[in-house]
Amino acid sequence: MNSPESNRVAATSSPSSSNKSPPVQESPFSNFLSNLSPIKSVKAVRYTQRFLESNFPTPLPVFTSPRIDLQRETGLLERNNIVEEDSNIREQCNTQLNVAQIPSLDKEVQSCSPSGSVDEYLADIVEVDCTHSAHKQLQLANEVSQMLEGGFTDPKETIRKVDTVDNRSSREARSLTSSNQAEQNLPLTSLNLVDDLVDLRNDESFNVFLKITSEDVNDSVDPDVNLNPALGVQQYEQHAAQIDEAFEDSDDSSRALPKEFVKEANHHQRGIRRHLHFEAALACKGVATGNTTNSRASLTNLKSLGLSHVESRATSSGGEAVNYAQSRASKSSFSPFEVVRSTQNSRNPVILSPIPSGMGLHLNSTVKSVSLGTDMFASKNLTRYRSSQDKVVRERSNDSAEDPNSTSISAVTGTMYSYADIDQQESQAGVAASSDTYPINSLNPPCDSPLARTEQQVIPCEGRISTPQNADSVEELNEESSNKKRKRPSNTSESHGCKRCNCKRSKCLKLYCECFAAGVYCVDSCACVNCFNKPEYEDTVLDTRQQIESRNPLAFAPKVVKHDTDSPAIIMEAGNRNTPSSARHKRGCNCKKSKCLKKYCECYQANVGCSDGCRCEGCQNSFGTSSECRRVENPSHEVSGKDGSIEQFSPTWKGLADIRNLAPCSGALMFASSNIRDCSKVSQTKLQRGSSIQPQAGSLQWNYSPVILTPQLCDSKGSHELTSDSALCDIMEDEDMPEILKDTSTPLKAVKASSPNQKQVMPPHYRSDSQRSSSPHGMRSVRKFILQTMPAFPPLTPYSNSKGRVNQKENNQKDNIGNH
DNA sequence: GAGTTTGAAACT
DNA sequence: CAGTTTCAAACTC
Repeated sequence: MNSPESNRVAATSSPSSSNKSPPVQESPFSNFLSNLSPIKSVKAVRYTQRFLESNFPTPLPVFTSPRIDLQRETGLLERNNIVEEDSNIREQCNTQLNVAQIPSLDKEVQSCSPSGSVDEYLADIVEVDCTHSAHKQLQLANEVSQMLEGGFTDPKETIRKVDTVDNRSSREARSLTSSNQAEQNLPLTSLNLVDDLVDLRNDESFNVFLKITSEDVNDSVDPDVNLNPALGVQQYEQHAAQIDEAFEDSDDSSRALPKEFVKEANHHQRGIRRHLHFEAALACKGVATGNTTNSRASLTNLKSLGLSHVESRATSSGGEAVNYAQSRASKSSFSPFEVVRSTQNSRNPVILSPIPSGMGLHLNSTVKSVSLGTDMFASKNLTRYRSSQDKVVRERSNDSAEDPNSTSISAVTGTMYSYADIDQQESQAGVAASSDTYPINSLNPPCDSPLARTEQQVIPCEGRISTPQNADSVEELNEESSNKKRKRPSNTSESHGCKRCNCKRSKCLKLYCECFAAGVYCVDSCACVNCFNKPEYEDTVLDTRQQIESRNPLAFAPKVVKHDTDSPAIIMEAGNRNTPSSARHKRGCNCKKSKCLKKYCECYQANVGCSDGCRCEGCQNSFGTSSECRRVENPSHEVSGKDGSIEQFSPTWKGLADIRNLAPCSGALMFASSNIRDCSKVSQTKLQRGSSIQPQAGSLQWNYSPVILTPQLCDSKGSHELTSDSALCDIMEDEDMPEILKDTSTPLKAVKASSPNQKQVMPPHYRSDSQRSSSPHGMRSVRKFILQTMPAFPPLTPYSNSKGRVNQKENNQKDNIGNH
C-alpha cells in the first residue's frame, strides 16, 4: 500500500534546509494560497494575509514543514519539470518561512509513513511549495473526504486510515492546544486542529481561511495548474501576478469578510464535523457490536455518496436517534447498505448480512426509529438544522409529487419500496392509494439511478432487498420526521406516520401499543401511562421486540403488503373485483361485527380490500371483499371452493406471497413459507391460474415457480414463520438442505392429493422427477431452475408498470418453456 | 370525555 | 390450535 507519508519518509532523509532561511517577513499562507485557483485564491490570499498578520504576528512553528526543504534537497521538484521561475517562487517562499524546525516533528514525519508513491506527493509538494501544516491538515481533510466519498466497504479500514490521518495531524498539532479528546478520535482531526486554532485565537475568521483553503485546495490540485509541467510555469506566474495584484488592492475591507462568507465557512466546517461525528458514532457502535460495523460504514458511505440530507438528518436527530436506529440495526444484523456495497465491491457472499428474523421488523424499526429520532432530536432543542432538513424534505416531496414515475422501480427494488411504502401507508392511517405523498415516492432513487441500477444488478438472489429498504429507511426518515412535526393532526392516534398511543397497562411494550408496533418511541404527545417505550428504556424496548419477534418474526412487518394488481394472479382473482388498492393485509382481518366497514378492521383501516386470507364475516369492505364473502353473497360465483382452489390464499401465503416481492430471492422465502396446506393451496391456485392464462406455462413463471417447485420445502418444520433470511438462502444451498427437505415424497403427495388440477400445470419434467423418485435429484433440478430463473427477475421494469411485468412474466414463461 | 364496542394481541 | 383474556383503538353518545 502506497501512502503519501512514505514520500515524506523518503524525502525527509535530511531535515530542513530551512534553517538557513531568513526570518519570516511574509506569512507562509500566502505562498500556499498562491497555488490556489486564481480567482478564489485571490480572496483567500487577501483574507489570509490579513488574518495571519493580525493573528500570527510571529509565525507558528507548527506551520513549518520539513517537506519544503526536503523536496529541494532531494530534487523532487526538478523531477516534476518545474522550471526555474517556479523554483524561484518557491525559494522565495521558503525563505519566508520561519524554519524554527521542531525536531520531533521531523522525526515524526519520517516515521509515520508506509510506502508510497513519490510522484503522488510530488505534485503536492510542487504545488504547495511553501507548504505548511495547515495545508497538510487540509490534505488530510481531503483524504478523509476522499475516504468517505470512496466508500470503504470495511469500516476497519476506514478507521485505520482515519487513525493514520489522525496520527499524522495529531503529531503535527502537538504544538497546538490540545483538542477535545472525543473529537480527536474523529477523522476530522485536521479540522479539529483548525478548530483549536480558532478557539485559541478566538477568531472565527479562521474559519474563512478553512473554507477558502478547503475549497481551493482542490482547485489547486488541478493537474493543469499544478501537475502539468508545461502549464505549471505559466499558471504559476499568473497566480503570482494575481496575488500581487490582490495584495496591492488589499485594504481594510478585505479584512471584513462578508458575513455569509464566514457563515458559509462555518457551515462547511460544521457540516464536515457532523458527518464525521456521525461516522464516529457509528464506529463506536460498531466496535460495540462488531457485526454491524459494516452497516454503519455503509451508512456513512451512502451519505457520502450524496445523501447529505440523510447525514444532516441523522446527525441532527441526536444521539438517541442514532442509537435507536443503530441498536436496532445491530440487533438485526441487517445491513442494506452493506449489501449493496459489498456486492458492488466484491462478490463475497459472506459479507451479505442475512435479513434478520422479522425482516419487516427491521424495516419497520429502522425507518420508524430514525424518524423517531427526529422527534427526539426536536425535543432536545437541537433544532438548528431543522429548517434545512425540512427544506430538503419539502424539495424531495415536491420532486416526488412532480414525478409520478418515482414509484417506478424494478421488480426487485420496486417491490421493496412498495413494502416500505405500504408500511408507511399503514403508519399513516390508511393513506389512500392515490395519496399525494407516498414517502417512498420521494425517496426512491430513480429507476435509472446508479443506486437503483446497482441494486438491480447485484442482487439477483442473495443481495436481497436491502438497499431499497435502506434507502427507504434512510429517506423515509426525512419524510416521516417532517410529517411528524408538521402534519400531525389533532386527535387521531396516527396520521401521516404519527403514532400516538393511549396505553394504560401494556407499558407500551406490546403490539397493542401503536407506537411500539410501529417501531417508534412514544412521544410526549402520547397519553400512555407507565410507558417504557422510551429511549431511556431502549434495552427493554429492544428486548421486548426481540421477544415478540421470536414469537412472530413478522410481527413488526407491515401489516399490509402490496400486490401487483395486474399480475395474472390478481387478474384471475375474482376479476379484480376486490382490489381497488393493490395491497392486501398481510394476515387478514377477523372481523365479525364491523363488516369490515369500520376501522376496527385492519384491512379497512389500511384502505385495502379484504382477501381470502381474511376470516371476516359479512365482509362489506368498500375496498374489496373477500372471496369467501362473495361466495356467500353470490354462490354462483364460482372460481373456487373451500377445498383449495383459486381463491384460497392462506393468510400465510398472502403475507409471504407479498414478501416474495420483497426479494429477488423470493423463491427462498417461499421455501420457508408455510405449511403444506398453504403450499398446496398456492400450488393449486398458481396452477390453475397458470393453466388458465397460459395453459402450458404452468409453473414456469419465475415468481411462481418456487411455490410449485418446492412443496416439500414448505413443510420443513411445520412452521410458516420465517426465521431468517440466511436460513432461506441456506436452503438454496444443496449442502445445507435438510434431509427432510430433500425428501420430496410426502409433501408433494400432499400437494398432489389436494390439487386435482395439477396435471394441467405441473411442469412435465418436474412432475416426472418428483413422482418417480424421492431423491433430491429432482429437487435439485428444480432448484437449479429456480436459480437460473431468478436473475431473470425483471430488473428495470418500473414497478408501477405492472402490465410490462405481466408481459415479462409471460415472456419468462415462454423462455422457460423453451428451455425445457 | 365517559362509556361501549370491537378485534388484535397475548395468553392458556 | 382453539378458546379465553387482555388490551387499546374506534366508536357512540
